[in-house]
Amino acid sequence: MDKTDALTLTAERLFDQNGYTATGMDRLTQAAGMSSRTLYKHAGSKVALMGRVLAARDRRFMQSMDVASVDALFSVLEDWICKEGARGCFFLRSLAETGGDTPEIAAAVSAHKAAFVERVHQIVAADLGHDDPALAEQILVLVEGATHAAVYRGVTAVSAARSAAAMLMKAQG
Amino acid sequence: MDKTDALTLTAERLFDQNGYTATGMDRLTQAAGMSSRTLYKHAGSKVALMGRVLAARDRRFMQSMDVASVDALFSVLEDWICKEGARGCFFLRSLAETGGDTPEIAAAVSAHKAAFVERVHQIVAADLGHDDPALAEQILVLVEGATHAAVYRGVTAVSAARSAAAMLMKAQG
DNA sequence: TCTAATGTAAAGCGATCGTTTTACATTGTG
DNA sequence: CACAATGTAAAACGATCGCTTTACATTAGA
Repeated sequence: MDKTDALTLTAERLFDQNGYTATGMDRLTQAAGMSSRTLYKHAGSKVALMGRVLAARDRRFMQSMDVASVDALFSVLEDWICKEGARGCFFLRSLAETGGDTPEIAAAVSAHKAAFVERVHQIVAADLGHDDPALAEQILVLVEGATHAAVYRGVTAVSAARSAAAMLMKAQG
Repeated sequence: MDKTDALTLTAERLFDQNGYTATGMDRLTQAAGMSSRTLYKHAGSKVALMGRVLAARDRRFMQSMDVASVDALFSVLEDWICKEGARGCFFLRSLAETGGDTPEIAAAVSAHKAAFVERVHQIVAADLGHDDPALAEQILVLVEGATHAAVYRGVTAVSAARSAAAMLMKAQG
């Protein structure tokens, strides 16, 4: 694997688990197994590295969300949480931590959420056979809610969201 | 008002808007309009101050959530977001920022969420006339989802959650 | 008016931040 | 063997962190 990509993966893990601000560059050099000089050659700066981390996570997340039904959406979400742990949305956390004052982070979060909203609308439309923006927004809220309730309720939050989504899809559409 | 309480309120505003870690004590002294010596007399330490901030917010939030119907719950949430802004749950953000490694913060968040879960179950039970734990978990997910989707969708996320909750309450129970 | 308390302003504490630099070891290539 | 290139280890940069201390002003009660 490319060294820069490996660094990005390591940085994602540390930023995700310990927070962006709380993760120092010395800890990154140690975890990445390279000197700070080499690290900065690949990373550029901390915020530039964070930008690459967010872009990589967006790609990976969106790829895993390439499904055609609402039920599959929650199935994928459950898998994701079981594998990655439940700490809430990494993008929203990163945005909140920096108070929205870091342009690179704010832009990456905004782009990711816009793509995510669009994806949820597509999935709902594919599942129903026709558009339903209002229903799609409800599903969006359920996905976001499952993600964050799972922090303190575990994967059962995803089950609750999934069954609620099934009822809403059945009742409407 | 008591000086310590005023300091707690100021700290809550800064921690909430800019993040706990990103908010320095010098910024707090400036915003609180007192010298750092006096501030530390009232605050003790940064983490102790944060503990008091979380406790105060829990009290205020729980008091505002003293309602007897699911619809009123979302009405209160909408008011809260309009007044306070949408930055996601302050407790979950504080926990994530510190990676769960700060005992005072982790304990305060855990206590708040336990009380909140209990409250949602009570509201659903009062609304239905009988307990329904599964339905209450769905409503919990919708509240959490509205809180976090509102960060990038605005108050319309609360409307979507409210209508979804109404459908679920009608269909089940 | 003397005194003790309580405040402010500001310097300073050691530690850590993100980042750069210096000095040296290890490479693959001609 | 010579030679760039690329890496490491570690010191050092100025800035800022949470927190304490010093020196001085203000005030209220005896």
